[in-house]
Amino acid sequence: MNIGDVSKESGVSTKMIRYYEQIGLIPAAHRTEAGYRIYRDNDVHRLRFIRRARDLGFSMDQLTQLMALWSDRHRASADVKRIAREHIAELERKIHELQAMTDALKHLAEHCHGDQDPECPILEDLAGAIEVEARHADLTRFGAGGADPVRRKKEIQ
Amino acid sequence: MNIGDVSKESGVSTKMIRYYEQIGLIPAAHRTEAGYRIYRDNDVHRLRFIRRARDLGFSMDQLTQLMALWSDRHRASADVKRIAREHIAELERKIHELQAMTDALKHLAEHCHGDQDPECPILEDLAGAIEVEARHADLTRFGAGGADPVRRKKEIQ
DNA sequence: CTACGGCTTCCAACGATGGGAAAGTCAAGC
DNA sequence: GCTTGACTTTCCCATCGTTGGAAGCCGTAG
Repeated sequence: MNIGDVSKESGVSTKMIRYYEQIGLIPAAHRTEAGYRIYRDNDVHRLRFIRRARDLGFSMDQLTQLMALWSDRHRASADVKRIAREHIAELERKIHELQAMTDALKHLAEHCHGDQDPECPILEDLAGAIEVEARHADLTRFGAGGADPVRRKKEIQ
Repeated sequence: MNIGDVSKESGVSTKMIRYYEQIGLIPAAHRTEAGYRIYRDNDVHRLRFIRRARDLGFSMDQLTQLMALWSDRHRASADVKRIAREHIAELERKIHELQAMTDALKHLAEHCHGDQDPECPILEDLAGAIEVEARHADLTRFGAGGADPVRRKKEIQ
């Protein structure tokens, strides 16, 4: 099997297959005399495993651990479960952060007339929470953007 | 005010201030004879506006639009609200995707004994849904990783 | 004068992926 | 045997927002 065949069968692009090989996530494929990578069914299974784990949002690091456990006959399922639990916790953390943003935005949007008038609580809030609070004491800010807004962007993006 | 001062007052790193200037998000600062950027209170306000919008997860593109509206006295609040609504929809889409991953993982983790035994539904699922279904018909897979698993990773990360 | 901290620009890296160019390879059809 | 087209190879670049570092200039306190 050439790389294009494995790609079709595994759902992983040829670009990514070469990348995974390059970073050592999968072993270097054997080559034909002409330099073409050659694969067997085993490799398709491995790439499908990778794709499914990525679809579930596992990081490359977690994926590396999962693959090691996958190929370890004497693994303890507790180790797998621990990784899954850690990932679940991380996902839930992100969900909560996104939810906090959504809640704050929804709150602001509800108070915006959304008409031809330039008056807009959303912009007022972005311009400065303190001044806004002085003028619109009823508009309490939520977590995001508070006194110590903690740059979370990177973690979320 | 030098760039360090605005950075402290606005909460935006000097690196990012220069970057925002470079990509045209903010106008180029005036310079001293020695080439130092000089700022006024106005600039601090603008950077705080940017930081708050980023904290709420707005993209740079949306941010550009918001800043244009912010400085437009004749804006219609409807335009601002529309951007906010679009962003809310995007946030909710991401939340749903993360939630789907979480649900699928929780389901798998629940069925994993998490002991010293190598038997593990999580790994079996990653290894191949079809074979797993044949052996564990009660373990139905969720959305992520199904027949057409659609690469969503990029959108979420 | 010296030392230190702030400022400047430029370059690189991150993580995972896609795009594309230039060149070599293979197989089918003529 | 030759052409053609699909496939493969490596290499470089771009994304997106942000951080880090290096080399060198500036400003001020001691």
